[in-house]
Amino acid sequence: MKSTIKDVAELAGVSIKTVSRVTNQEGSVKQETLQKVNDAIKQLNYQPNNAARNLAGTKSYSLGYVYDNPNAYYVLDMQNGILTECRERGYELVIHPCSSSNEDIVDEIATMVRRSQLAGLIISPPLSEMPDVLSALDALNILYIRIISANENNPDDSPSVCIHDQEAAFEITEHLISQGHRKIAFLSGDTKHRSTDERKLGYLHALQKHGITFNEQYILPGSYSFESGVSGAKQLLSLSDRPTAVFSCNDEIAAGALFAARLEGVDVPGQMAIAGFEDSPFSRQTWPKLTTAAQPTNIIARKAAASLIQYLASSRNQKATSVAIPHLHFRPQLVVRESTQASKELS
Amino acid sequence: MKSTIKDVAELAGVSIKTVSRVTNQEGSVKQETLQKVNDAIKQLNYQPNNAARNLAGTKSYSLGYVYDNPNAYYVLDMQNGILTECRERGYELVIHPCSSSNEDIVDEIATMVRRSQLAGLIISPPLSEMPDVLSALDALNILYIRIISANENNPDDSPSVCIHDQEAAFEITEHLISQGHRKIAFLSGDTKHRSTDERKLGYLHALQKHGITFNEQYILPGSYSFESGVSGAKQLLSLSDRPTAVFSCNDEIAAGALFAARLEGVDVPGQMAIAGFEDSPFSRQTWPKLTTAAQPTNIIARKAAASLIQYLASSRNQKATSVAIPHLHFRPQLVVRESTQASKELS
DNA sequence: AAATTAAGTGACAGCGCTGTCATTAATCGT
DNA sequence: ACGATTAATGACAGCGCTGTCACTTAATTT
Repeated sequence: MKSTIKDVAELAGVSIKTVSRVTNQEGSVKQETLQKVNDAIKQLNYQPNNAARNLAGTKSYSLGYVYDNPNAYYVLDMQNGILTECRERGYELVIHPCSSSNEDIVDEIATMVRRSQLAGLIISPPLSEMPDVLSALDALNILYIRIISANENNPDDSPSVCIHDQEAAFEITEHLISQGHRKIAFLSGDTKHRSTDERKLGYLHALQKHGITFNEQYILPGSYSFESGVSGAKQLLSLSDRPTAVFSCNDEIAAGALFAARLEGVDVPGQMAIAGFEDSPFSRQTWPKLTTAAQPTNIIARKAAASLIQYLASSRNQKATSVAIPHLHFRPQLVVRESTQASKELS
Repeated sequence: MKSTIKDVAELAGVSIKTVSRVTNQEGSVKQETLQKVNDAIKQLNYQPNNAARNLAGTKSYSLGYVYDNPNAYYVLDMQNGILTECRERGYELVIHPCSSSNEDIVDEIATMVRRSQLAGLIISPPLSEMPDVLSALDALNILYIRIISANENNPDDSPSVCIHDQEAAFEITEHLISQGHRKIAFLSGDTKHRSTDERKLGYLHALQKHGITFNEQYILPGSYSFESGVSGAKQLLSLSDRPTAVFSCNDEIAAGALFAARLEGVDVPGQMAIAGFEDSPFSRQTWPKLTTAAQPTNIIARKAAASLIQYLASSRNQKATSVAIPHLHFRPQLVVRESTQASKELS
C-alpha cells in the first residue's frame, strides 16, 4: 500500500541515501541512476513521508500562513495562492488564523512555529505591519515574508511583497477628478492597516496635483467593513455641502456606501460617484458595479510563497552567507465600472 | 530554546515514557507524578513535536479538510471552526482545496492522505456527496466525516453531519405563504449539491401543504452564484404572470435576484419578496436585508471536527471493535428580515 | 498471610527519513 | 601512466516520540 524510501531503494537497486538525493534534488547523482530511481518512484507511487523528513532533517518542509483579517475573499484568495505554490514544491502549509488584539499573539505564533517546526511564515496585514510581532519573530530566528503596503520606511531586512497602494489610490482619485469631480470624500479603512494611510496619501496627492484643497469634513475614519461604509456615507450625505464622489478604502466599504446612498434615495453615479478598492467579487455584485483597483491577491500570495521557498532554499545551500533578499512589488490596477461613470450603460 | 520530551522527563525525574503518557492522557499515571510532569512541561514551555508523534506512533495527529466550493464565506467559516477544534485538541489541519470536476480528484486526495499521514478527513459538499469519491476513500481505508444535506438515503456507514435543508426550506416557504404570497418562485442552486434538491423538496412540500399548485415556470435551474440569481430573476420578471415572492437557494442568488429587481425597477419586498438561505454576511449587506435561514457553519464545522476526533480516539482504544458512529444533525433557523416583510421599517 | 490482580512505571526498539563521513568510481593534470 | 582531485554512492547514527513488554509496587481477594 504505502511504500517507503526503502522499497524504492531496493527496487532501483541503490541505497536509501541515493533515493533521498533524488527526491531532494541534491545533485551528485548520475543520469542513469536518477532514471532508475525515478522509475521506481513512479512505479511504487512513492510519497516521501513529511513527518519523517521534518524530523530527521534540519530542514523543514512546512510553511505557516498567519492572518488576522475579517475579509473572507481576501484571506481565501491568499490562502489558495499559497497552497498552489506549496503543493507544487512539496511543502505543507499550516494555517493559523489569529487575532492581533490578543495580547498573547506573539507567544501563540511562537508556539505554533515550534510545534509544527515551520521553516518560514507568510504574514499578511495587519499582522505583517506590527513592529512587536516582527521583532518577536526575529528573536525567534524564524524566516518570514510579509505582504505589506509599500512605504518609504519599509525596512530592508526581511523579504517582503510590497503593494503600491498609494499609487493606485492616486490613480483612482485622478480618475474621479477626470470625471469632473472636485468634492471627493475619503472613507477610511482600519488604521491598523498601513494600506489605509497609503491610500489616503495617494488620494491627497491626487487632490494636490489638481489644485483641489481637501476638505476635512470629507475625510472620515472607519474600518474595512460594510457597516463602516454605511455609516460613513450617511454622515457624508448629512453634510450641507455634499461630496459628489467617494473614494472608499475597499470594496466592502464602497458597497456599504452604496447601500446608504440607496437608502437616502441618492443616485449613483448620477448624484454621487463611488469607488472601491480590491476588485473583490463584491465589486461586481453591487448595483451599479464598482470602480475599483484590482489587486491580484491570489498571484501575490503565490509569488510570496515562491519567494519565501526560494529564499529558504538558497539560505540553506550557502549557509550563513548573506543571501539576496527578495523584494516583490505589485501595483493594483484601476478598473473602471459603472459606479463612477454616469454615461456608461448598466448591463 | 526548544525543549524535548527528554528535558521534561529529566526535570520531572521520571522516564520519557511517563511524560508521553501525560501528554497523551493515557491514564495510568499517579496524581502526584502527573503534577510533577505538568509542572515541568509548563516550566520548560514544552511543545510535543508533531512530526515525531506522527512518525513514531500508529496514531496521527493530522486531519484534512477537503473542499471544492466557490463560496469564500462558507469555506472560511468552516475552516475556522475546524481549526478551533484542532488547535484545542492538539491536532494539525491540512487544507486541500480542489476541483470536483478534476478527474484525478481521487488520486489527488489519496496522495495527500498518504503524504501527510492523515488520521481523518472532513469533507464538505459537493465532494461529500459524490459516491465515487466516497467509495475511493473507503477503499483507502481512511476515516472521514461528511457534511451533507440530510436525506433519507443517507447511508449509515460513515459518520456525518446532516443539515436539514428540507425542513428549513419548508419553513422559509411557509413564511412566504404566511405573508400572503401564493405565486412563489424557486431559484435553484447547483444540482451537484444535494442541498439544492432538498431545499426544493421543502419548498414543494410547503406549497402542497397550503394547497398551492406549483407553477413549472416558477422553478428555475441555476447555480450558487450571484450571476445565477441575476439571470434567474430577470427571467421571472419577464413572465407575463410574475411571481410575488422568490425563494433563492442561497444568499448569493438572492443578492443577485435583488440586483436584477433593482435594475428592472421592481420594489423589494413591495412588489416582490426575496428570501435567501445561509445567513452569510451577504444577507445583511443588501438593501433590503435578506430573510434567510441561518446555518451556523462555524459551529457545524467545529462539531464535525470534534466528532471525528472523538471517533478516532475511541476507535483507537477499543481497537477493531465497532464504535458508535456519530451522527450530528443541524436544522437551519429561519431569520426574517426586510426583504420579505413589506411592513418592517428599513434601518 | 499467601496468592492473585491491578496500578504505575521504565527500558528499549524503531517509525522513515536526512546529515555526516567514509568509501569507491570517474576524471584530470603533467 | 600515476598520484591527485572530483563525482557518485553507501553505511550508519539519530531526529523526538510512541508501542510493546517487562517490571515494581500497591490494592484486592481468599
